[in-house]
Amino acid sequence: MSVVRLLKSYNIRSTRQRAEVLAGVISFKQRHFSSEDVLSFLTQKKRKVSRATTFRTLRLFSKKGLLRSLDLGKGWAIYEVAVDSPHHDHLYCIKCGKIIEFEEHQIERLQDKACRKRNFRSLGHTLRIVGFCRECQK
Amino acid sequence: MSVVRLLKSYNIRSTRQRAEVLAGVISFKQRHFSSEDVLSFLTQKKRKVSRATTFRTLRLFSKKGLLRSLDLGKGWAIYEVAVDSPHHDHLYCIKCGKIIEFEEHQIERLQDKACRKRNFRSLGHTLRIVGFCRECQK
DNA sequence: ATATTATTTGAGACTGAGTCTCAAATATAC
DNA sequence: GTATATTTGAGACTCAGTCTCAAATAATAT
Repeated sequence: MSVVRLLKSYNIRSTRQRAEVLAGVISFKQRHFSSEDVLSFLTQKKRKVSRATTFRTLRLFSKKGLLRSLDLGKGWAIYEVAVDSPHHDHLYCIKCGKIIEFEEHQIERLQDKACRKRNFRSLGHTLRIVGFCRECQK
Repeated sequence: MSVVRLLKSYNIRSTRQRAEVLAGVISFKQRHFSSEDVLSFLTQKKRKVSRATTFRTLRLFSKKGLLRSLDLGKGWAIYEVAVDSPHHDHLYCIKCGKIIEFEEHQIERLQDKACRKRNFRSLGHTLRIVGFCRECQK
């Protein structure tokens, strides 16, 4: 699907800048990226999108469900493409920076249970485990 | 236990400033507080501790295990006193800001299992569920 | 005690991710 | 094509947090 149509299907007005940002993040080799990553990628590729618009657009995409905004405790947002990727949690290696995605159905169920028990209406959750990946323990 | 002795027992050199910060956070009515909260509390109480030292000290206490640094996705650190309080996770109400602590032993166990399965050595984790508390759903 | 050595502190400049402003540019509706 | 609504960009600004480095304080040795 073209980026323009993808934007439309997510109810986002299509503009040159938004198409550039979307094409950029889709073509990214890295699955996880910061706003600065996207900005410098676009700048390097001579795709002119301003700083304000890049940040704004990533936030918008995140709100509309095209991207997912993660909080890996770095002090700034990390994004991942949400299209065709179900919810999952993250292992974050503090040595090499690797991010390992994982899904544990049972954990999700227990979280729902914990919320119900306390009359809490969950809108979403973040589960991040930090430590050393297989390679960085050697 | 006096704050000076508490510091010593955590292997932290005692200074006037550190004692002020510790006494401050212990006497706090709020269980969860930001660095700015502590700074303005001390300033208001005429306990002179500089901005740099306040931030440094909270970071130090957190590293030494006196405090625990939470990441509630606010973009800055939130602390809680760790002494006499076992690890737990948090429900965060985005409407009223209330923080509800909870413990689910089983979730912890499943997390350990998920790490073992992937040869990941965990140093800690953050589980934060955001949504609406009982009162804020009305 | 006193001198020596090591650590901590404070004022204020600095950092860096992210936001705001507002006039100009662009997109959509009519 | 014109009117209306939205988006964009340059660059100033915000704000939590860090850095610097000389002065102050604490621990250690004598």
